[in-house]
Amino acid sequence: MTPITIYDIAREADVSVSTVSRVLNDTAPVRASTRQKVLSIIEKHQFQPNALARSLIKKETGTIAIILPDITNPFFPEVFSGAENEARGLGYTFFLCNTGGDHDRESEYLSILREKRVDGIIFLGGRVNLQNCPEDMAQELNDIAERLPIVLVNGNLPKSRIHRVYTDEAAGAVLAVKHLLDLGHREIAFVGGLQKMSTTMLKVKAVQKTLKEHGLEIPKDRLLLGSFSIDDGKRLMSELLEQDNRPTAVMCVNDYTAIGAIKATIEHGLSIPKDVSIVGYDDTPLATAVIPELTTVSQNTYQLGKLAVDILHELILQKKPRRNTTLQPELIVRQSTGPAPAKI
Amino acid sequence: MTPITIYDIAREADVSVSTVSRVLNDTAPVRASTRQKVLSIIEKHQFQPNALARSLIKKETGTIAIILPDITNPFFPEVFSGAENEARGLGYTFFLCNTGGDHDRESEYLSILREKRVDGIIFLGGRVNLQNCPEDMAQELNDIAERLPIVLVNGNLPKSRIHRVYTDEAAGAVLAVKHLLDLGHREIAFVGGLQKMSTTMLKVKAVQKTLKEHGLEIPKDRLLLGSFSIDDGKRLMSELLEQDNRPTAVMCVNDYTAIGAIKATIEHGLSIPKDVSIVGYDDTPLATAVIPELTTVSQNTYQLGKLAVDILHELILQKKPRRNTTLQPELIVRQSTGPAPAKI
DNA sequence: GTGAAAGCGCTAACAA
DNA sequence: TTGTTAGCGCTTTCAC
Repeated sequence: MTPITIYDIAREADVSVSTVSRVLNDTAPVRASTRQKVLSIIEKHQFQPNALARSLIKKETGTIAIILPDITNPFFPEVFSGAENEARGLGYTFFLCNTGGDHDRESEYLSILREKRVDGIIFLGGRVNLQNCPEDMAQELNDIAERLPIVLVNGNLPKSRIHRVYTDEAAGAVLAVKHLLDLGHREIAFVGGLQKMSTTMLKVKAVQKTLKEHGLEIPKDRLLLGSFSIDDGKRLMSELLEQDNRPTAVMCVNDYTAIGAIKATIEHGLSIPKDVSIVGYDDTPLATAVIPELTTVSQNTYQLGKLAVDILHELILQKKPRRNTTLQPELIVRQSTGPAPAKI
Repeated sequence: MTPITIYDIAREADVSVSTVSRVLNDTAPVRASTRQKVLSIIEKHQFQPNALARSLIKKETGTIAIILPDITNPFFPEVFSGAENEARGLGYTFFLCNTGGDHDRESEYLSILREKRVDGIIFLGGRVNLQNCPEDMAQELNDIAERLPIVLVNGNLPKSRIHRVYTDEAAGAVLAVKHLLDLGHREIAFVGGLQKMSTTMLKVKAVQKTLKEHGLEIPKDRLLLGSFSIDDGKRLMSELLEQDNRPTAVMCVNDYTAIGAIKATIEHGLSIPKDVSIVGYDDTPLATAVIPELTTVSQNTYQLGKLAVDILHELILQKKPRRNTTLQPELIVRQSTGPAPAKI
């Protein structure tokens, strides 16, 4: 099929393989006429050097990988997009490893990626986002990080020295609550997110803390956790709205649940933001797709991916990039939040 | 860093490299005690065989690639998801190549993937979706397909023998128009999509043909093409609504533009579906995220990805899968379509 | 400026 | 059941 090698080229050009290699890699001077001859034969056969053989020697593959939980959740394509774009510019190709949040699958991929000798790994979500990552899973990652550059995006690992790029998720949550407080809201609920994920609890705690500073709190029946899906947002919001004393504002763990919350609210015949204000998180493209457009917290998702690659690249180059890179979140006020309704 | 090889293992276990290789690959019987010894040493050193060296010999990498235009467009993650899930089961890892619809980038990736010796390629969108794919671009793909398994998803290439998996997009459009006709609509418009893409024109033509069979047509000023974005859907729909004689139903090239159309409609103070019916295409997760929920055509996106991998896998195994695999689209009726309003 | 030859880490005959 | 050895296709000294 593709039996044509550098030897075939060499023979036909009547030079040695090293010469062919030299024109291929521009690694030493070659006489112009020789180079031309070689080049034309390469062209003629559409010869493509075997990257496997080259990588075997050079100990670099020009390949990096990203491990993430769910590419169909619009947050991740955005990160990927930023990462891929940067990586391509730096000469890398990307493995995309979708784990479905399954930790075994994470381990599987980790193992495969080591065998395939990727130059580095970007790890998102999953075990890295757990409130309490089990010792062995953390260990596995730490071990690998000893041998292979790894960058965690928006995650953390207990007592680990792995490099990280992340937004200050708590600060983003604070921004959102303050916005609601400024609008006069006092009855605030929190909706969505798995309790075991730090993405969820980081926000919950930040909200609680901020409210406390204002002499307020989230009562238990207004703290409704679940998953990150539209459906759960809808379901939980319904519960909230059916309570005797419904909140005037709801902070959601992400845009997906916020959209579910919007749907539930409207189905209950209420108006946004007149009756209820809703704020999301992530500023995915969905945020401007819904009516009313969603007030949400931007994490600079694209930038997150880009920076992760930059750090990874420096790591690969054996430079010493800073261990932590943080991005400031930003509140994007749109139409789903407004002044608190007058007291009933 | 990772200087440990099969030789180190062999030496320490006091066996030959071939024995180690045998226990690694289970390629020939090895005495149980020997196997145990080798295994324990492998374990001890966390040894991972170098897949590059192996691939170099076996001429297979266990890697496939997907080339697609835009992973942030929710249609593609869905395809990818179906593909990845199937591929993982078959032992493949996935390169994701995002081209932004840029044909040069497609070529670049094609070249890199050949060098990296991927086992096969799935190609989506871009040149494969052009109404008129330039000869040279088609040629490039055909050439590669001679040497490397390729499957096109929802695309086509003039006089090419490349394998394809696709939904009958025209049939889907017909389903949608008939639905509108059944609801009594006679004033139907088409919105969105690049004219140069076959995804667009396939639908346009199908709609025109169906209307013609009913003595109807889409007048020029009701055929507004553009891009595939939410913004363009919104912009074009606005144009439509500002015409003297606005249509009662709009068929959109995809869900993204349909959502834009919904936004424009509501901003114009009209009600959906009472005043205007809107239908999308693709049945992305967005379709149920908006209010009203979108009537749309499902392409079985996930299945599309899965099947593409199945066909690719057979090709890799040198089997002879059928050249064309089609999937029937399905109309999903939700809330954005309803009876045509009484004549004005 | 160019060639010969020794690997990179593994698999796969071929012997034993 | 196990070991020896010749590659896979390339890069890289080291000579010339």
